[in-house]
Amino acid sequence: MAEITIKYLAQKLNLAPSTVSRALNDSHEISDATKMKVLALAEELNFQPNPYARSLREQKSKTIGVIIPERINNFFSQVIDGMESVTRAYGYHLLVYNSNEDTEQEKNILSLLIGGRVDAIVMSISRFDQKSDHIDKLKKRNTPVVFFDRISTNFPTTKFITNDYEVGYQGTVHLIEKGCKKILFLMLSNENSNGIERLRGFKDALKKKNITFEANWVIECSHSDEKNIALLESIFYKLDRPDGVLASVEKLALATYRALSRTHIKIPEQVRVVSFSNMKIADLLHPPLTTISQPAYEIGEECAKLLIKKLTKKNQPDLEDKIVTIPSVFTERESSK
Amino acid sequence: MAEITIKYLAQKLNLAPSTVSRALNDSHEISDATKMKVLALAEELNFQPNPYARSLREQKSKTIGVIIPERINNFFSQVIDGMESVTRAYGYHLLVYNSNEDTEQEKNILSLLIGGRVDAIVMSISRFDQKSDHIDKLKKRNTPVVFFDRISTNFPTTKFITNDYEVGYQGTVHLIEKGCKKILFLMLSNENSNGIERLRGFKDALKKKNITFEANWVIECSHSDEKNIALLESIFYKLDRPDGVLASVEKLALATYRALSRTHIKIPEQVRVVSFSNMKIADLLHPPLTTISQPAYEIGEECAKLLIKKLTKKNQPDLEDKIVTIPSVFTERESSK
DNA sequence: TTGTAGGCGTTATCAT
DNA sequence: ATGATAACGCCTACAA
Repeated sequence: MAEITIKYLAQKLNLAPSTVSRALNDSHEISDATKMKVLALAEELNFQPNPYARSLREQKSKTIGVIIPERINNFFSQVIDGMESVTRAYGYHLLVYNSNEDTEQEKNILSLLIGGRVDAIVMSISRFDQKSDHIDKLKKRNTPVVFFDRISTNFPTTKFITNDYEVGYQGTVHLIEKGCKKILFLMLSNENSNGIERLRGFKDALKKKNITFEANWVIECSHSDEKNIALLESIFYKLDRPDGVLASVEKLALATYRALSRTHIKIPEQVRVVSFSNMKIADLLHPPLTTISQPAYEIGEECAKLLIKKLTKKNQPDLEDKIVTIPSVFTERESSK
Repeated sequence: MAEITIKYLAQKLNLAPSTVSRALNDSHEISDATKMKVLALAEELNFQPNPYARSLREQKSKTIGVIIPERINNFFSQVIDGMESVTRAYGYHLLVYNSNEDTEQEKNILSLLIGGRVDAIVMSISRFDQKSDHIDKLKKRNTPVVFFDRISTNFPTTKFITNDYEVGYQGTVHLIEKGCKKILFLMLSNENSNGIERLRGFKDALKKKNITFEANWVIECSHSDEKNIALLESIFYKLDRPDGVLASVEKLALATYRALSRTHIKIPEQVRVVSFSNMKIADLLHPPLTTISQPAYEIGEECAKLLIKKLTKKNQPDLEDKIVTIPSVFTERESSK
């Protein structure tokens, strides 16, 4: 760890440590002359104050803990990029953890953080329907917490999500207006809050457009690509096959592409596809995929801004218990032309 | 931050803080009886030692700084996942920063870290040919540093890369043996060390197979997908078009797919494609893409293991100045059948 | 304007 | 087996 300390600088300059400290912090009660001297030496020796001594003294770490359920996922990467863009400007650091969609790991990570290692936590929880005892513990400590995307509904704090319902509705209406009459809604079996809202939008759109919803239009997929592809192939192989697909998760749109390719069914001529996705290369697929993408970077920025405000300003009230919705972006491409 | 301290526990139990500390650290010079008592209360009150007090005292942070040039990139996500899998097992934390391919930012991040905030640094530098003054500063402090993928050749430490040359060679031989006679090598214009090695492998493979290399087979692409696609379209539109493509970067393979799709040229019948890529969905493309993928997770694990060893064992020598090569994996799929 | 002293929470050293 | 004390590096009352 570091070697050059305030004490050392003080000694070199024949000053008291407190004077050096004040000079470094640009206190008004230090003469310009000594300020210069101190700053010059600090610069020369590349002095960096020991962050842990400072944290201990000030009772804050200038660090924010981030817990995501998955790292290999553009959405979460973009969110963190958004957060980092604001936290770094304020001298805050990001400790990032991957819970691997596992409540147990989530719990462990949380227990690492409540010791004061971080001043605040941003998280997207690993499962929707979990018991949230471990999250509730956070309430006792007064570490501010913010949720995004996969939110804990019970825990009273600010949560950032996107307008899943509306955009599910919008995507469905789009498919119907392009002529689709039998639309599949693809979702993962252990679906979370987002998927449920999206499905609600889907159903309401059908109703609005006077299309009778049938239960078997909702396809619960697994986490295995191969299985999903096989399942979809079998569905599309039938004569009365669907003519539209709304995929609530990116990987299911890709499975659809593969299945349709194998069965030689054309997109969008025979089946139109719309998917929730934050994939950068949606427009490089064949055909380019119509997407509903979440404002990931912006969600990250908002989470960070809120916490920075809470942490840096005096007398901030507790984070409001509310849900903030940031709209997703619908981008029409050839897959639903 | 935290409220429950060792001192508080000591007071509750009518013990000295030092005794409590020793009990918590399972010292052999504490009676089982008091150990029990202490542990029980600590458990009950959910005591977590203040990490910053400990860091200050022990002169180590149990934190490793990670600097990557880009977050929205499966390769780096996988690397970090690999690192986290080992660091967490040893109680180490990861502070992650994105330099956004910008040397200036990289410099700033580095200066944040040398204050003792981290016990070690893992980084993949933002550019190949940069002046590395800011990195050299690390030498003065004795913070261990490890590089991976985009390495600083001058800085004496252990570096982890993959066998770019060999696998570039292998991919090219594969294309030739499938019948390709005119193969394009696609690379980004501001290429880094990896790309150069891959190109070397490409050229040597041609020579070995008695195919005369022509300078215009190397296509320098830009960072704009649209431009790249247009460029490739123009190349493939000609009569004497190439019959093979080796893309040194994933995005260029995707541009190739798009260009070939637009010009109605079939993969692999008319053009075979092989690409360096860590994309999870290579097998869901149309057609599935033959890839050379870097052992990202493993690279992360190795970086972390090395540092953990250096940090946790006594009397470790400086990190050896050497390059460790972990082989990439060649996966043949339909795009080069 | 500058110096002195104490303490943030922990652990190691030296007593008892 | 346990207690008292000092120190890690920093900042902030309080003193001068």
